[in-house]
Amino acid sequence: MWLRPPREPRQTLSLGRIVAEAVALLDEEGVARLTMRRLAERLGTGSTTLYWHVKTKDDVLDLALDAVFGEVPLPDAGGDWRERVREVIGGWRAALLRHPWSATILDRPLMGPHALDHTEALYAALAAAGLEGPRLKAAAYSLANFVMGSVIMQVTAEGHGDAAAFLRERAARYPLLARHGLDCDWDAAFADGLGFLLTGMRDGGGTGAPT
Amino acid sequence: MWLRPPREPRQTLSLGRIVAEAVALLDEEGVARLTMRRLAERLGTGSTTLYWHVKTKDDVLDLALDAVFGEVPLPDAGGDWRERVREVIGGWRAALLRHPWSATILDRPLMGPHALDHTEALYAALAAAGLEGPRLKAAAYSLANFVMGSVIMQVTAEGHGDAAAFLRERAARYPLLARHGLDCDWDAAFADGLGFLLTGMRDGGGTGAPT
DNA sequence: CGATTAACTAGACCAACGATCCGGTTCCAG
DNA sequence: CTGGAACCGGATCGTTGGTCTAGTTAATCG
Repeated sequence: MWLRPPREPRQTLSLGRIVAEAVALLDEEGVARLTMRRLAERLGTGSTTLYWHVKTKDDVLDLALDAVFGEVPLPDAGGDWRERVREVIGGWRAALLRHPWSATILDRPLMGPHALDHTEALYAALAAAGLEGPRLKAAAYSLANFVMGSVIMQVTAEGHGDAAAFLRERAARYPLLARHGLDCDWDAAFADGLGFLLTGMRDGGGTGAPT
Repeated sequence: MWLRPPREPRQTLSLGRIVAEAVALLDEEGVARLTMRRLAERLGTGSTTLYWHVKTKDDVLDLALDAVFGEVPLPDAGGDWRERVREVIGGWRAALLRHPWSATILDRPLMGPHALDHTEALYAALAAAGLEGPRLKAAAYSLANFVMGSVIMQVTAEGHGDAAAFLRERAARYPLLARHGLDCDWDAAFADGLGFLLTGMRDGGGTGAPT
């Protein structure tokens, strides 16, 4: 009785605290080391407790991924539509690259509120440019897929750094790959690719091309 | 002695058999159900035996993924460069979609012999169009990333089929998304996006634009 | 005020996993 | 004949995601 600690303040473990700590843990140690036990330990509680707030571990990952999307600011309307698209897509890329683990868990539906908000913003920016119908859909589709693929490939390449040497050794068999696959300026390549898409959807065939 | 089975023929477990069986198992049951034990069982052996041929489970996945790339035929030279690029990229997409599990393990270096062969072929097709230097690199970069992102997004969407209904319920908050996110003609959207990229790298600024 | 209920916490436990240890067997080169 | 490399598997280790059961706190309602 008298040895009892002087009334611990209630932890008030909340979904928000769990997600924030999960993101921190993922940032520091990567996706492979995120376990319910370790996460609970960092939160000063037991692993079982987490399952009151969350149904499975996948829920934690879903929430963490959406939290990453929540970091990127929504673009303000107005201005050149191309600039707005660059803003949205570039914001996604920056946020995902800031948390490299997120690129490795992109194989799940992006249905969190933040992800949906930003996807809607992308559609809005494209619709403001005059796109509509299947052409609008194709534009959003290709932009979103391009940025996802870019982030995954960059994170993968940077995470396994010996790829350059590996390619150099096989320059005889893969000459073009060895010449251009190294010395990566990721940002420039990304900007160029985005430029291809934007001018392509301006000049491409079909109806409803933006100005 | 007398109870001994009449001389089982040597299993001759080889890397090829392991990879083939792994692909079959992945096709039938998905990536989550690929375990070394189950794979060994299907091969009529013990799980330990696999570790003689393979260092870790990741090796199996690496090999299986490269086997998928091995399915797509290399394009023959000649003809319109745009058609050849469509052939390469479309081949990747078809093979990856034929094995949906492959899209979820794309977050690893694509350094298998088949993957490298096809990447080199992509560079060759673009170089034949007159591209070179950073512009060639940006073209290959954007095409590869576009197709990877497309496959991942499509597989993800098709694997969790209730997304459409989910969006319909939230049509008030995400009007554009609800209107265009459903009724997906994936092939058409992909072809359109690929068209954007191809015309973009023809008409885009800079030097060395192909004809 | 007392009782019920929802929110919250934890220890013990389960089946399954990747991986390893150790011991055994087959086969071929020297 | 022999030694070593290739090949095989039972038992086992430590860890994981998840559940069962049981306990405690805080707010609500009659």
